[in-house]
Amino acid sequence: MAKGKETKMVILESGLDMASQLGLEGVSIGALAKKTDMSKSGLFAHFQSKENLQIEILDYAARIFSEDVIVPALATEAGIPRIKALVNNWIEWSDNLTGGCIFVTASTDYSDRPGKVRNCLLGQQGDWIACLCRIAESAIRVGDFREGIECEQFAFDLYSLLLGFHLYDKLLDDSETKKRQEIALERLLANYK
Amino acid sequence: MAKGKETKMVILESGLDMASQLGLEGVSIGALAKKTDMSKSGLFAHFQSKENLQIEILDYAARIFSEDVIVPALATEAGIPRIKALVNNWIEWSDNLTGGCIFVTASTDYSDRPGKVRNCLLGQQGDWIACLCRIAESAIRVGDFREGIECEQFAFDLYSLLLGFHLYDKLLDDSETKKRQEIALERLLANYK
DNA sequence: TGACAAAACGAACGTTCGTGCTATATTGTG
DNA sequence: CACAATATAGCACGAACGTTCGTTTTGTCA
Repeated sequence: MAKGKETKMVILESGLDMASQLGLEGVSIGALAKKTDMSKSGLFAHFQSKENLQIEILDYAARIFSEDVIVPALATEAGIPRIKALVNNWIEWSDNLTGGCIFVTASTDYSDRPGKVRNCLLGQQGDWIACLCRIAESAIRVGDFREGIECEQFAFDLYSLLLGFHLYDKLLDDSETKKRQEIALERLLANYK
Repeated sequence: MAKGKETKMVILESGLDMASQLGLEGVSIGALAKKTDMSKSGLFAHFQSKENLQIEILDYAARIFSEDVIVPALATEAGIPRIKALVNNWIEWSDNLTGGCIFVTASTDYSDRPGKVRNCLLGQQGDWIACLCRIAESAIRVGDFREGIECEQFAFDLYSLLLGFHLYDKLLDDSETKKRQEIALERLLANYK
């Protein structure tokens, strides 16, 4: 009973790490089995198909993302402090994954690869953007943002900033990246104030 | 003599399209051979290794990118008009590729995959960012940007914006994406004015 | 402890992967 | 037209892919 779920967790944890490095498509059942000291067939039995494995990895990632990034941010005072907390949590999350944020990786990988995996990802990204919007709304409510701003636009702006940071940080290893991000965020917040 | 180069061009063109959809790692020699009506071995002989094929695809992409995006932009009046031309050229370039800008795709794919391909990509991304910096400098020179701005910061800001557009456009198919991008660009330019 | 289900295994399936080797077309040059 | 150079095809290889199968080990509960 409990044993099955436990093993599955170990697999997903390992699979998430592998997916962040190699992409969801790069996660092979054989390699993942080796990494978790299991047989291919034993591992496979937990998922019935590779596609299911990929989706379960995404769902697992979303659970952790919610726990580590979103929930703590929502526990912070609404407005600019909450936004800054969200950004810092996101950066920490992306730093903790070997190959960077799996949603960013998967989003580019599946931009033109139809199927269940892409659909799953699409829903998740929609949720994420909606979350950014809600945080902007709460910033209006507490007076940190002026009335009448477009929350959807803010979500676009902030997500763009995170994507820029992600690329610079992971690929270019530019030591000034953190500073760049902070400057950009300050200016972004000022524009909505 | 000429025949070889010609065939190679056909392969690279097809390979670039395939890479934009499936990623550079997803380009398989068998599939590419089928797509170009060649035998695996016949195609393979042009490159000697898959890694070389990947690098040649990247170089080919860089050539087209330079011709279609950078050169026409540099032919435009320096300052804000040049920046807008660059952005529009970039968007057109990314639209013309089935799976989006190959450099964006590859940058996330190879964020944690050491090797010659990654090194090649690294150089290209460095060149691209340097190009953005130079365009910012010329904007200062003609007075569209104020003196004392950080060109590197502008490059970061602008590239982030393009990355945001890319994700929204390719994955979310948000019909308002173009508008979002234009608003963000106007505000970005205003901040450096 | 014995019965039964859940979990993991090892072997094999057919396919595709990247990469060689060898032979045959096709091409450009004197 | 002949010859050399190049270009492409055919075939085979070992390995890895996702998946299925039957069997064995492990865990749970009466």
